[in-house]
Amino acid sequence: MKKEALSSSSTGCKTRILAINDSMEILAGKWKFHIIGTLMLFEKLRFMELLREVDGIGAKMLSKELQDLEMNHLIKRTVLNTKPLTVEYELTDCGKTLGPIIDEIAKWGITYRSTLYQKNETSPAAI
Amino acid sequence: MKKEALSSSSTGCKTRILAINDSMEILAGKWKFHIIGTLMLFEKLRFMELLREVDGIGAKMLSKELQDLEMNHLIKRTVLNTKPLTVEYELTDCGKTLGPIIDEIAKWGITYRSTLYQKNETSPAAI
DNA sequence: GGTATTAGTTTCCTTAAAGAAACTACTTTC
DNA sequence: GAAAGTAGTTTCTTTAAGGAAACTAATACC
Repeated sequence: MKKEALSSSSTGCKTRILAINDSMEILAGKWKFHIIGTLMLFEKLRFMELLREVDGIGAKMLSKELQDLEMNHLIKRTVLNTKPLTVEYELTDCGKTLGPIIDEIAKWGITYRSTLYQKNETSPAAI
Repeated sequence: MKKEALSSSSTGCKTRILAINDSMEILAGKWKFHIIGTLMLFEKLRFMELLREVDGIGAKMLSKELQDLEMNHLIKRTVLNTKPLTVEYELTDCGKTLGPIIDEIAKWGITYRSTLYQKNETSPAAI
């Protein structure tokens, strides 16, 4: 019986794969890490500040991504009753728990680059 | 002078953001983490085994993702001269360095879920 | 010869992601 | 009253991602 030799391995592995799917569903898209990373740096930022700070993003995208992140309790949105009305965005405690992931990803990105440069001179993909 | 109070912060932060972009460009898409995670578990898998193991993926997607990963030196593709011709995929040393990222993401996914269940009973987004 | 397995590729199609520009609504400053 | 700044939303369009099914080509088995 060769069949079902592998397929849907031990229970812990399923949990692991589901956990990865959960994380990536929340963090998917071009801008999530960028926005979260920026908020880690500046602590509190207003909409227009984020729009200037997150390089290349448009108002629509920023608005949508912020809503996503707020829905998932990663950032907090506070409306201040200032004269022309400003809104402040900041990471929640839950959002701050993403620190290690972002650190790990940033670290990998840096070592990955330097590894490639060491191994071959010919640019291997999109360098 | 209120202007340029923030915008394009210290040099290290730019590097960090670029590194994150690098990583995510390579790891973007619905299936990358899934495939890599599976190859971490099984060490070596043939195309058809991956097709069965990676839940829900189609032949076209798998083929494309494997090519991407190979281009970026994260997996190695070996053609065996067996009777009906088989191909073996495995992680490279470089690919294996993704271990900590995947661990961190899986860990976060699990604690994120449990945090939500502790805080509120009402399902907050896609639970 | 007919069926099955291997590893894909090709074609066609749908949906989701992303961006540009214009627009709303309110307030302050000149 | 006109201009500019706040925080978005709306509309329209393009591009990318992803999937289903059929197909190639080689070989082996019965």
